[in-house]
Amino acid sequence: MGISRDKGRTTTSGRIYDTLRQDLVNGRFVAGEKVAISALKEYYGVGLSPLREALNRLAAYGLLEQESQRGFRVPRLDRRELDDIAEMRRELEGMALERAIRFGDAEWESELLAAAHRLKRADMVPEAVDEWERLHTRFHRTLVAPCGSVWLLRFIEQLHDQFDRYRRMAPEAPEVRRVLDAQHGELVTLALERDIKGARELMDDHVRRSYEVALKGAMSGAD
Amino acid sequence: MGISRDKGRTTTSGRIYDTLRQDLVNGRFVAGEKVAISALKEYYGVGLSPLREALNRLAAYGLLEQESQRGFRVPRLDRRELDDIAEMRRELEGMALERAIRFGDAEWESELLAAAHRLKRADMVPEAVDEWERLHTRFHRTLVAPCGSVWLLRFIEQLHDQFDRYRRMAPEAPEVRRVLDAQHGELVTLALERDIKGARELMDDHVRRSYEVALKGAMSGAD
DNA sequence: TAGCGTTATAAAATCGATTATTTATCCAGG
DNA sequence: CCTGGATAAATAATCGATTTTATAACGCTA
Repeated sequence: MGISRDKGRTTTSGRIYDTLRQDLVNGRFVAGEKVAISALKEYYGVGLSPLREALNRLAAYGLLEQESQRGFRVPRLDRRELDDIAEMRRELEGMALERAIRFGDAEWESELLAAAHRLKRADMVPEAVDEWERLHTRFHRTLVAPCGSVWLLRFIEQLHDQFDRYRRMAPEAPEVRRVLDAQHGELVTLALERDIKGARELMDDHVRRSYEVALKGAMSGAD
Repeated sequence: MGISRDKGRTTTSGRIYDTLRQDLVNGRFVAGEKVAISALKEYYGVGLSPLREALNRLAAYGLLEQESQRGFRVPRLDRRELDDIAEMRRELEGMALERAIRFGDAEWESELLAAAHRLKRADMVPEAVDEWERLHTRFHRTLVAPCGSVWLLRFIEQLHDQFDRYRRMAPEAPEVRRVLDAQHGELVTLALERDIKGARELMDDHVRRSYEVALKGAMSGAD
């Protein structure tokens, strides 16, 4: 292997897409605001065409809204939308986790342990938030990876991005954070024990608690 | 109301997006083939920029594949992918139907009856396939509309488009078609009776039979 | 003649400028 | 004053041309 670590990072359009996606999920844009295209153009130092192509993709993905002759807009944070996203996460990740536990092999077990360990290590370094986020995303992805459905995984990833928009807006909540972090380990334990029912219940609780945290991120926006 | 029947149809980019989406779902492109951008440009009589923006959106939506420096490609028809799509349809539409039956009000009942009636009428006119397809899509959309989750509806729509790519490739199957058409009416009956279990079972069977038909569309492509 | 580098061709991606549309500004009439 | 309509400024959308990258064609060497 080697070369094909692409995914769009070769082209300007692809690079700016990745960057913007990150920045949108991390709440670096004001929710509800219009996207000033020429400002972005300056800020990221890219041309108009690749930028617009990226914006179009992001709109189709759901991280931007597109209005006919008036450009793009960062979706506003809305409590009911967060409810929707969280509930869908419970449904779909529960489903995916059950299947992953059914189908996951020994290799999966190893990767899962590794991902959980990396995440736990990152828990202790509060300054490297971005790295923690990366590992957190990766852990959850690993957890459901062998569910056998690319569409299910796709939907879950999309919901994660949406959910994280809210969570990353929310203020720190160290006590809940500790519980959530502990649950990652417990999820691994239950997965390795192939305890479907237990794992689903815990995942349900995990999302529910995360929702409580994220909810405080929706408060800043309109309601 | 009146003016805002937009959705993108005002702009060239939006129009070509709608057109291409239709044409992709209806199998007017050879699965697995590369998209000849300049050919499309000629054929639809549009400029390069709006066309590329539309292609980018379609790729994000899943009706096209995008490879880094080599443009766009129509996804090939693959049996396992169809399996995935069909199974997801069963899961998600079952879920949505259950909620729709819970939350749907009297207005929904009326619209559902109307949609089913329109579809039944269209059954009898075999020449107007496109109109039938439109009404069929609309019927299924109406059925699950009041489920209360915009994300669930969004995923279902996406899966429908994917599924229809296969189904529209498949040869006619009049005997199965009759059963499927009858099931639309039965679904309405069960929905009005608020028979959640019965409706879900029937929906499951409906998708399963449609899958059997669509499967013959996947045969033409590679496997 | 089977590889392998080189050049020619085709296609994708991007740029810079133009056109169309919306939004803001200003002024006249009620 | 407030409202509505015309004009000006700003922004979105599109075009035509250029640059970059991939693919095909070719000829050379072993």
